Amino acid sequence: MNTYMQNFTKYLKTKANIAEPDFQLLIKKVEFRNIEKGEILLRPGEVCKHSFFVENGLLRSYTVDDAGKEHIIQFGSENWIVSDRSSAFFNEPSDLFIDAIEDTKVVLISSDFLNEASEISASFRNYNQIALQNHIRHQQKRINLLLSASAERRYMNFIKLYPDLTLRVPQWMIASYLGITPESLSRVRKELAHKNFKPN
Amino acid sequence: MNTYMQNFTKYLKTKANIAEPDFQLLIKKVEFRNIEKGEILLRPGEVCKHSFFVENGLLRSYTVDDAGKEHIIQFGSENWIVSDRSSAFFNEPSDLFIDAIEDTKVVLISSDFLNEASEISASFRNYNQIALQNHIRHQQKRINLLLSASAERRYMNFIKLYPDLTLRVPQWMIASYLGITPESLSRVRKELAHKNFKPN
DNA sequence: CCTGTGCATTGATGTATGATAAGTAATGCA
DNA sequence: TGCATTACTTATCATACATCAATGCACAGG
Repeated sequence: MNTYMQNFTKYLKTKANIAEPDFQLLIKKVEFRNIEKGEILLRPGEVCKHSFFVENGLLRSYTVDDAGKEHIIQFGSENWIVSDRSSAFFNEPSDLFIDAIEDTKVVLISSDFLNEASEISASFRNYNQIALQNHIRHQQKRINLLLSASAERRYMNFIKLYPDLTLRVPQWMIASYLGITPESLSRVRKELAHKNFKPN
Repeated sequence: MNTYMQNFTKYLKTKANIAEPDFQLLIKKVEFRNIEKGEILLRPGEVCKHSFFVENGLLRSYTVDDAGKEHIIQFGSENWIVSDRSSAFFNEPSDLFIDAIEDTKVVLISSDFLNEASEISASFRNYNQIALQNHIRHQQKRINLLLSASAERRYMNFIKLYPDLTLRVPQWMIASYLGITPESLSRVRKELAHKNFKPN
């Protein structure tokens, strides 16, 4: 077993509650990889064969529209899984890019692994279920914000939700995540500074 | 068994592949109800105790923001399930309303029912999994549209996706779903008519 | 048959955010 | 150390969409 997979190990043992013998079985099914900043892990048109568990570093998934603009769907830092779930699950071509914002260590999780783990362990099944439900909840909040909140409120919400990312991610990517231009985000920040708004 | 539950029966037997003996067991666990147009089935602050399977008619779920504006999260017509999944699953207070756009016949699905069905039947578990994954895929598409597309393109996408709803749902609700005002939608439609755009 | 109520349309006007362009600051890399 | 690149800001103007107000229509209920 790779000593670099500490977080992933913890994830399996603690969160998904996998016992030692099963763990030994499952850990053989995953792969470890070092990803360089900027490296692309998935492109539109490809089927997403692996979910990426982030040991450390930072990934993102995003689309590129007809005008060539990027729209960030998700950031994933330590202990997050980045993937195109739909593509992986339904075995369809993805319309996402996934790439690395920082040098990143990832564990590659195949659907093979997921099936096996689900068969072996009821608690893994359960944990997976919770992860799906969390994903849905998260997406719903985001939809609601996009429908109802101004750029400023969306940004404030982002800061509150992801204080760590706010520091690590370049602003133009945050803007892309929020659905505004970098210039607008700059203005929003100026406004907030002026109003004496402090994160935390 | 209630003869009004044809669609629900079909859903269990055909889609979720529940065999007759299990079906007889499960069907006792659900309730049938007639909902009047305008009736509210869930309010913010309440925990969502039931998912609503629509036998016929039309439901919607929506939030109301600080300014009192409604933002429609989901429409549900025949054979759809309307629910606050997060609230139901995590047993948390919801922030959604659910109400009836038309007189509607629903089957009430409790988490009790879901647990039981999952225990009894592997194919139900499987079907439920697929439903979750579909939900995620659907939400992701919507997020991407909200991030990247103009009001006009979002409306065109809506028409293509839900030609039936386009006719049954008042325009101001479609506007709310799209994240624009009814006035804007009216203008978008005018534009499209002018450009000789025909649905289908 | 009138009349109230809700929905769609239209026009006038306002505003948040986009587009473009340029400047400044930070970062990497030779 | 310095130059090039990338990130962020600022300014200007443009535009999609919101807001407000008025009107027309349809249909439900007395």
